[in-house]
Amino acid sequence: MLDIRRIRTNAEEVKKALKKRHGDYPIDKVLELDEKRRKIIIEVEEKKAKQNQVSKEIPKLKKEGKDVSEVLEEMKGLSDEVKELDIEIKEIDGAIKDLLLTIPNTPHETVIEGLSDEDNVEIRKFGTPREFDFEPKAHWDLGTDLGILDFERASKITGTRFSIFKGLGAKLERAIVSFMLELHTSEHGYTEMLTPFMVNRDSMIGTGQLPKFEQDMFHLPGKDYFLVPTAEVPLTNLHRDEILEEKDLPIYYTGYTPCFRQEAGAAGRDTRGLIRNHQFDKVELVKLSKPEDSYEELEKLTNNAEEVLKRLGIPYRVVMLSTGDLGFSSAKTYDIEVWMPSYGRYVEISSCSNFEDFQARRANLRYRREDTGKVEYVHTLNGSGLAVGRTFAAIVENCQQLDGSIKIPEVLRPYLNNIDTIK
RNA sequence: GGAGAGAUGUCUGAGUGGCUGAAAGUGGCGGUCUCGAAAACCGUUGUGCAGUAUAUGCUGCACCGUGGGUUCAAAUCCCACUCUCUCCGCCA
Repeated sequence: MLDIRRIRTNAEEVKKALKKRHGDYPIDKVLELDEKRRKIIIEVEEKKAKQNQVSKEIPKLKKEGKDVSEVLEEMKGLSDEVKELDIEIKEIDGAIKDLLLTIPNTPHETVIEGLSDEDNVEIRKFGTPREFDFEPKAHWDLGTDLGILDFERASKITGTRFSIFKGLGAKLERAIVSFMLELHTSEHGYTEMLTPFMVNRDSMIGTGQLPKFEQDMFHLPGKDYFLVPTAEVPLTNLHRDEILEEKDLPIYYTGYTPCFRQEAGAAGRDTRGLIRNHQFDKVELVKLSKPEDSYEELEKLTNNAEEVLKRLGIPYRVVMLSTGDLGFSSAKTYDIEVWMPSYGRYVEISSCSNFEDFQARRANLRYRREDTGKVEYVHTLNGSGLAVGRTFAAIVENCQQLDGSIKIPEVLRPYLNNIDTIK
């Protein structure tokens, strides 16, 4: 959610920034309602002040034995007027909030304007895609042949876009999770959190999944809970409605959760394998930072996520999303894309974003500055560190050998009883 | 799932219609004392919105779980909801 005061005082700047997103957003409507709202507030507060003043006099008059029925009559009228105006303000407040919730974040000035993911800009590359001296197989074939993945039975017991990890496959998935968490907690300074996998509606609004993207979520109607689409939701909402101390910042959290997504708009895309499932594992990185540090923190967070692939020795590249591909809540995003032989291209495996105060305003997530004592919104950031299923797929495909076996990256072997190959 | 109790400021905890934005204690900050510290004592200490001034200021309004209601007036009365705790039942 954008700052209404920023829109009020810098409407042109906001419009200009949003124009880079090529959408049509109701800034003028917000301004109109805001002006109306403030007019009514001035009026109603005058009436309330009078109400308070007279109400204070009433007990005194009564004590003096005076007749107050005339005053009460008058106050009754005033009270009714106040009530009507309060209702009007509430309606306008609701309307403004509804509009603000549909307006995306303004892109950071360094973000390139574009129409789609084709306009994303490659920032850096690690490794080079392996030249196979045999025909490489896709991970769904390799995994099925090795007996470490079972898509048919997953489809039987649940449905399409689910997968079963079996034997060493399950163990490899678990090893990847452990390796990532260990790296981020022991070397990158993150605190590990194991959170609920369901969250309430307020949390989903806090991080921006709702109200716009409800059709992408799995919902439990009885309790009005949602299955987490990413650990970003529970982790960022941990300090919702809190005022943190400046000395506590920055806060780094990491956590593993399964992630649940409807993939409503993705019919027919990535139907095979682990790339796009309704349930997948992910290790997430979340930061709460002071505003002036958030862009430096974004670079560090992206590096932290990249480090996973570096140590696994799998080629990847980092791209900066153009305004055409930038998420609703994000001001700036780097995607990390891993080389996927079956696709013959780089595939997104992490998305690292700085939301500035956009989520913090929704989630009412603030901190107190030490020197001035002022309360302001923190900046929130997050990134996958990494998507575990896609990492599994990338390992299987990039580390496959002629005989269909998988050579396990060395850093994972301690988590797999030190075996070096899955065959 | 059944029965009961509760939700107040950093925390503990008073407060059953007007003088309560809220006692007291505690914590935080500033000061006195001290070579320094502790103790003691004094002062100060919430958030949001609007207006005004723009220097960290002033004025008004709102906020005592959330939402509604009664009333000239509600932390205080009424209704609904949420959450927490205790007991019983069920259960990994």
